[in-house]
Amino acid sequence: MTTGTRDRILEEASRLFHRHGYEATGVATILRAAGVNSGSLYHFFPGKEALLVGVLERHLNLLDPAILGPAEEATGDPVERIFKLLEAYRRALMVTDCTRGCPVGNLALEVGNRTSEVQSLIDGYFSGWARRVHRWLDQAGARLPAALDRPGLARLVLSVMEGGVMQARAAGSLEPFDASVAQLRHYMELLEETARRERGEPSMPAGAVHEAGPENEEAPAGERSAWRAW
Amino acid sequence: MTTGTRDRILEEASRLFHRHGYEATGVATILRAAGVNSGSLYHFFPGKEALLVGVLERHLNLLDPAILGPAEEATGDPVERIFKLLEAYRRALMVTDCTRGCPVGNLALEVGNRTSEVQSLIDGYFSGWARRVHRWLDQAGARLPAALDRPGLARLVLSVMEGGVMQARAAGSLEPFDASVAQLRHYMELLEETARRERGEPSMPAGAVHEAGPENEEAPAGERSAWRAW
DNA sequence: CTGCAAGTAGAATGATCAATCAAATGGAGG
DNA sequence: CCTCCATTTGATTGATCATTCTACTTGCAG
Repeated sequence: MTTGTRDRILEEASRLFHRHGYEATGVATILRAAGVNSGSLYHFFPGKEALLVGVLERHLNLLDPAILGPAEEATGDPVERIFKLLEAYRRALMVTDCTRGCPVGNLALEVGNRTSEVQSLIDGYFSGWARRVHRWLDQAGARLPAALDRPGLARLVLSVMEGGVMQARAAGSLEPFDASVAQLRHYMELLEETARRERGEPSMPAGAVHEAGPENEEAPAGERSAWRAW
Repeated sequence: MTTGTRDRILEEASRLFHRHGYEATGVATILRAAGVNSGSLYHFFPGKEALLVGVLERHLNLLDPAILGPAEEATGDPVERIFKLLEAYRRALMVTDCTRGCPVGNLALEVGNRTSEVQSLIDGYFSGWARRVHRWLDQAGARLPAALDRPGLARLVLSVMEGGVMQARAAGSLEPFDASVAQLRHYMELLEETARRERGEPSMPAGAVHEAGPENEEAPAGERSAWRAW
């Protein structure tokens, strides 16, 4: 028993929901993929919707160790962590030729308000995501303006990610994603500039207005599982 | 024949896809809603997917007259038009208790890369949306920095809308949407401030850093159909 | 070795799915 | 009045849907 049956079912369900969506994925397909009979599945889950709940719980459990953690460890610069995080989503987008987006985002729009349990799991995911970004913004301290609405900015970062991914999928190109992120970067620079002025420091050289363009760094060698499965 | 059968089918399909999604909507449900028999539907559409294409074409046709046009007419200020547009989405969100988002955004994530025809229609919608916002940014002329990537900023605006709507649905609250928009507004103010500096004009009073908070204006009396159906 | 429960096997269930088709309808043109 | 064709009717198709059920296996506790 290397992997429990329940976990294997959840893993395959997660993969298939991500690829084809919840409604488009038949229970029979999940059974085939997991190499399991219906009796086993219904032994662990009362129905298909419980499977959805399980998948969302899995995403929630993986959020910190597989998504946010690596971005946090990638750099000590709290502001730069945000862009490390966005880079990871960019890489996932690239690896899949812009065919798949954020698995939770997909489910949010497809089955987001089916039941309150599903909705609150999705909300928990987004809130946890934004809360961590908020923490990073707090860690940036005086580099950012004192009066800045940091939870609000964290929500904007998430909007940029989800909105950028959606557009990239539609366009079949990373361009809209990169453009959105570049604008966010520009905004952050202006915020830092504003904070510098607040502190009475000399303002930066001059025009730091970005045109566009992704800054491709080397991909971190071994990223943890959540990204791999994409 | 007040309304053609084909149009009625498309209208109901559009409404149902928006409410329940594409896969979750059975053809039989559409038939019942439109008061039509299956033979009629299949007389006009070769299959369910053609219905999806028709629905997307309908959204594309409505984009300008029902979504972008009203925002453009609401104010002569090109920058303010952007926020009028976002306000309209906010209103739609509010009217539906944050249960429904952008119909095209929903379909983008659910069936976005099923066929290339579907994908290019969705891309056409997003591109048209962003192109119009880009035009507004051009109209803002020297109010914005010369080197600003205006198409990129337009993409950011769309990301803010779609990402904000997604989070609002998950949270069951307008807060994440409002927060994202408020940050965008702040960004735009910083851009205008930067442009003023470029022109050698005196900088504004001081701290214009927003905390949060939606600025509720009166709702335009009669908005055109696309919003109504939501 | 026994007994019991957890887990698995897999055929069978009825419901619902998208789609088909032959027959009926109705209006416009001749 | 007749013809013709677009449109509509609605029963019917077979496939697939999620789920259930009984029987079988397995591992472990006593």
